[in-house]
Amino acid sequence: MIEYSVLLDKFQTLLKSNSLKFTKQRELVLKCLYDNRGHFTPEDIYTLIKEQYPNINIGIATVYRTLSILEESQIASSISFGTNGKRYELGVKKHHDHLICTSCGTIIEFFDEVIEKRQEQIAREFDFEMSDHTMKIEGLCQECQ
Amino acid sequence: MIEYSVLLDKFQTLLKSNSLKFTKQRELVLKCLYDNRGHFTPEDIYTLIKEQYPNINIGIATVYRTLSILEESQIASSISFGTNGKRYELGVKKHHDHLICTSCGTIIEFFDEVIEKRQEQIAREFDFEMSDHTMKIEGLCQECQ
DNA sequence: CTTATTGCAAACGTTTTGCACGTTT
DNA sequence: AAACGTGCAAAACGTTTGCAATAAG
Repeated sequence: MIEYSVLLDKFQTLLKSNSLKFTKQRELVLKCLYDNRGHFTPEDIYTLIKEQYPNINIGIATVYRTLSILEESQIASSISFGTNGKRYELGVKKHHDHLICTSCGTIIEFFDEVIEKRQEQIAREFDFEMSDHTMKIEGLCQECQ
Repeated sequence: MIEYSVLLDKFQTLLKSNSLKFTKQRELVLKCLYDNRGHFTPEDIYTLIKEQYPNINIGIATVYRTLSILEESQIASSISFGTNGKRYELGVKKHHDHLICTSCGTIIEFFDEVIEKRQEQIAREFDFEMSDHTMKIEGLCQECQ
């Protein structure tokens, strides 16, 4: 598991090299994603920050703006859930896909070499320059069956 | 390619068995999906119907409501595009996945046995009762590269 | 002191809902 | 006649934007 200081450093360097400023709000979005591992909506993150740092001020717009930066910089990544918005997670891990329980909402991550390889091959076959790929398997988890 | 009459029959039977009523509007949504093969937003379908059947009245709410029924009944399926809504297509074809060009929006469908099999296997490994699975490969199509 | 960032509220685009009226069964 | 479906307009939802005030470099 990557250390927070390393991650923070990466973020700061990135901001600097894009003439962006390092602010308390931006740091807290990152920290929040780091401390509370999981898949969060922007709203979740906003609420978590409000709870965990009641004395700092932050608006939901800032959360959205920061998450966009983090995603563009490949520090975080998002998955979308139909019409119910996106969920973000720290994307410093190896690429992976998701199993999503349609009953309880649990998200299980997995990585499968076979699928990864096959995706690359398919993109090649169609002469596609792949920039991203996502796979979701929906169903009922063990507990909800 | 499935014949329209067969499809319509399926839809009617389905409606009946759920105590739902067969209306002109519901039929037109189905017909529109059938006649204009592709991946459409509810708005697209609404506009197409307005154009192709200027003398019938339909509201966008009805299109949404009908598409939900069609999706629940597995007659149609949807893919979502981040914050820009969903697109629907007739789902009477064999399951397939999508290549999506992030520049021009072109959608290419593909079916891959290797991936299908592997998905089932992964679901089994995690003791997941799979109900649906989707894969999207995003990137640049040949023309947009 | 310059430039970027902030929170807020308003705007946005998509989707859903309440309701009085119409249509199907 | 009963039950369900309709269009409409309003509401809801997640997300983005304009802006004047504020903070970072």
